Amino acid sequence: MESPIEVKDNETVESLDFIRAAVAEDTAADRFGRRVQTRFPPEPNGYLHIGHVKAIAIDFGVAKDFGGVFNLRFDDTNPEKEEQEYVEGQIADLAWLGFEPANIYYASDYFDQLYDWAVELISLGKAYVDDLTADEMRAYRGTLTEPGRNSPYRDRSIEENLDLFARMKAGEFPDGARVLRAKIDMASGNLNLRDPAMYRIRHAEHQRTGDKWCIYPMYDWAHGQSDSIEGVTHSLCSLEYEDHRPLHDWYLDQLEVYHPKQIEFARLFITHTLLSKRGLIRLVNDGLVDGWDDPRMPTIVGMRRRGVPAKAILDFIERVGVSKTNSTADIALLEYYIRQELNLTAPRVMGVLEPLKVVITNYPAGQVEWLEAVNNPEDPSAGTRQLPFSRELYIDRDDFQEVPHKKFFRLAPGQEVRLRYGYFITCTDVVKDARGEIVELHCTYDPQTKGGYAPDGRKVKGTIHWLSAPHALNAEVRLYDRLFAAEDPGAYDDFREAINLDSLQIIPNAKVEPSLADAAPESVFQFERKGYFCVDSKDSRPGSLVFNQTIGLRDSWAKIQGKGG
RNA sequence: UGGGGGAUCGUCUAAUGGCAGGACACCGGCCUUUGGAGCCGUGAAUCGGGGUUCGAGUCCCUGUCCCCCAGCCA
Repeated sequence: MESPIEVKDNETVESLDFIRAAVAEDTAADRFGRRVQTRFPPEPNGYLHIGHVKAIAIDFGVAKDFGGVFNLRFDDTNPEKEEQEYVEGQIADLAWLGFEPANIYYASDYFDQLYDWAVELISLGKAYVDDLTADEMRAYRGTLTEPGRNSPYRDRSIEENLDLFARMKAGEFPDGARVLRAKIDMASGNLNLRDPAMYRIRHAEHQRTGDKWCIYPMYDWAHGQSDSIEGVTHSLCSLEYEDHRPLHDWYLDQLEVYHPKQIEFARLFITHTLLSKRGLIRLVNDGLVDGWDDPRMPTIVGMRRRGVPAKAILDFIERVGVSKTNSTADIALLEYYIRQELNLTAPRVMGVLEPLKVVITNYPAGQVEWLEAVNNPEDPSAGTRQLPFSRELYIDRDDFQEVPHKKFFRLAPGQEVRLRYGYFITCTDVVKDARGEIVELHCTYDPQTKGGYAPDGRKVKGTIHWLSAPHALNAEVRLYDRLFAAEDPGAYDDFREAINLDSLQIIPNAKVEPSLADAAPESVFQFERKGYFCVDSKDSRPGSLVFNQTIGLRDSWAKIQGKGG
């Protein structure tokens, strides 16, 4: 067995996070036969989000670093909330992220074993059938500071409990009529130990077991034993389960079965982002977004549709690290990794969001030249392509100022700029309509500056992107901003108040270069000087392209403007 | 005196009794056929109070603050 330090080493020896340190120690002490096995245990009641990626990366990463096994297990114990669609969606999300589980397991496959174990606990006098209603049970449970009281049904005979439990399974009782409870300690300071429910009656069809069962195990009763059955060595989970560890331990000890070690870590939180499953479900159900894969959603499917590379997500997660401190990562850190990855990989392309017509008055009508453009300055192997140039062009409206700001280096009356990979042009006339709106610019070009180089060595401060008007393709561009204006939407009683009303802006008549005609869905391009844009996987068609803005380029001009200087 | 957990630059983290380091963000500069990218640089932290020690973010005592738990959800 290699030590993880050796596995990781590149330049310097990295320190181990507290989980890996614990696993390393267990391995060194031969506590699990030098075996390491982890699992990611989601409930299939929604789509995975970036918060889950942290858990997956830890589970997967620990197994990988120690030469162990990583599995996916669905904790599918609540048929009322779970759907096959989510099972398949989560499997696909894992695959897209590049985490391949050795096995895919289901807690529902253990229902028979779990039932037998429940019978065993009853036989041991450690579990009983309770007839209290949910409300009564709550009242008997006590409060955080006061102990609870024993249920009047707590001392039923083993025989009666066995009989009742069998009849629960047989379907003799309606939903919620009775529950099987563990007999632990109603006075425990840990509420999870005040006779927790093990089984509830639900005459509901399960997506995998159909109508075989009408009693379903609770999470705590199923989870630890599932890990035990599978031979998980380290049950990694988030902080809120620390209080549940004593209960998991108790079940395993009563049953005298293999006992994994549970270690808890802090969940991921991100500024301006909602990462609670309940909240995301509400966004979807209330129609506040377009669905689970709305590009503004922090779901894997949403980010994927937005054009966020899996690698950027993974790099971000790695940088955030592993600890037990509740913390909130700045969304700017995620954005940094998105830009970093896309800068390296995204082909450059010309795209004009707000077209302004430019007529090159000294360029021959009807003439077309094809100019060479670099596909990716960060990657020479990406090669070059040809761009058409003609008398009529489009530039972006905000690349022209009639009365230029003193630090505005782009087009202005009498001011010369470079058209990227094209020519130097100078604005000679501004054409306006009756309302005074600028509708067209007249410019002259310098034939000596083809490709963007001046033979006389003269400099222009600005370089702008452009498109040949007759060759440009129409496209819809969807500009996205963060879904929540508030830094911590979770802090609001109603997160609607935290929502950013301008998180989506649709530009129906953007223009892009002709090479994009056959752009593949999900491919991401950099529109030069603008940002990164992804071909929408749902709505884009060869004849009517739709691009989702993944993220804008860093904009230092905006800073200059912001300072008023 | 319910139980459990946590406090290091603005943010996320490193340090395992020995110079508090990195990344993001911010600010400044260089460079530039993307006002992109890149490069260089500045500022910025050990929750408070005691103690142990040659030496404490780290060990001890004490206080403060924050998070989680009262589903027949996971």
